[in-house]
Amino acid sequence: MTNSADTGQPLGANAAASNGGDQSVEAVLAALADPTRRQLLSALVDIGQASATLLAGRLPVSRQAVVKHLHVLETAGLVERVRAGREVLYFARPDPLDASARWLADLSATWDTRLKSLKRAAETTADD
Amino acid sequence: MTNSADTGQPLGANAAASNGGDQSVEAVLAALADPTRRQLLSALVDIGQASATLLAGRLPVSRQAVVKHLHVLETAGLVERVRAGREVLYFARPDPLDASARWLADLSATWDTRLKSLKRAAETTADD
DNA sequence: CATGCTTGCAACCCTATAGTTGCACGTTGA
DNA sequence: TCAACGTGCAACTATAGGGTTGCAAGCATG
Repeated sequence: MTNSADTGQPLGANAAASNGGDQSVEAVLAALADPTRRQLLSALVDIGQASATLLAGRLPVSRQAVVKHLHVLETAGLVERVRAGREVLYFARPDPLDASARWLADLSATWDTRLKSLKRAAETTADD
Repeated sequence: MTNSADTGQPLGANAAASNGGDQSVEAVLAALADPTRRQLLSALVDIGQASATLLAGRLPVSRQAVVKHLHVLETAGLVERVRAGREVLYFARPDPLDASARWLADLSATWDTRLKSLKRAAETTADD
């Protein structure tokens, strides 16, 4: 436990037991970090499923911008696409959100433990 | 980074009851989206408290880069700084992590409910 | 006091990415 | 078949952000 995340481990490689979810969580965080993408998701959850063209009508950006964002969201697993005739419909997937929430909670707990331990050690040293 | 979901509701404005945490969560998400920042936090949690100079020795980036990242993390409430003589020590704060985890979990639940409702409505309509 | 660390500020590069526009392709339906 | 609509691809702009280097200023200890 001397070092942690020196090379490139995303932090929590030793914390979250869900190794497979790490990279997914990273993608989710990055996806959710953008305001436009959050609006997009919000609109999608609101109306259930929609095409990029329709969504572009709800947001202050072009259809192409929407498509790009949807692609990012799809990579993060937050949306899924399905062809419907000549148009493509997108709908939201809440699962990665939940996974990320768990990951964060787990990480938070790990930090808490570690920091408390450090604090105790420091006080003991000072007391000694 | 300067604004916080001004135009559209940040997604979850109707979901998370913790209004005070919304903007904080956004900052946390943005902060955690960067790999270097995650390494930084990991190192900080590992060694308890450290100066930017020390941290720069552990990461493959310059001290100035570390300082910038620490500033972002400080804005997100994930680290705190304290002067100690001629140097500045930083230490991690797990609280915003926990808050963000709760926010995400809450949002996930809201989505789930909403999406299930939509699905049911769609099936009813199709059945009708 | 003078030297050595450490911080702080500023200017600067460079890549990633959010955004745009234009056009070609495929699908639908009259 | 042909017009209309939606998607997909490509080129392009611009800005934010991660990273660097250099130097001035502050504190500590010989």
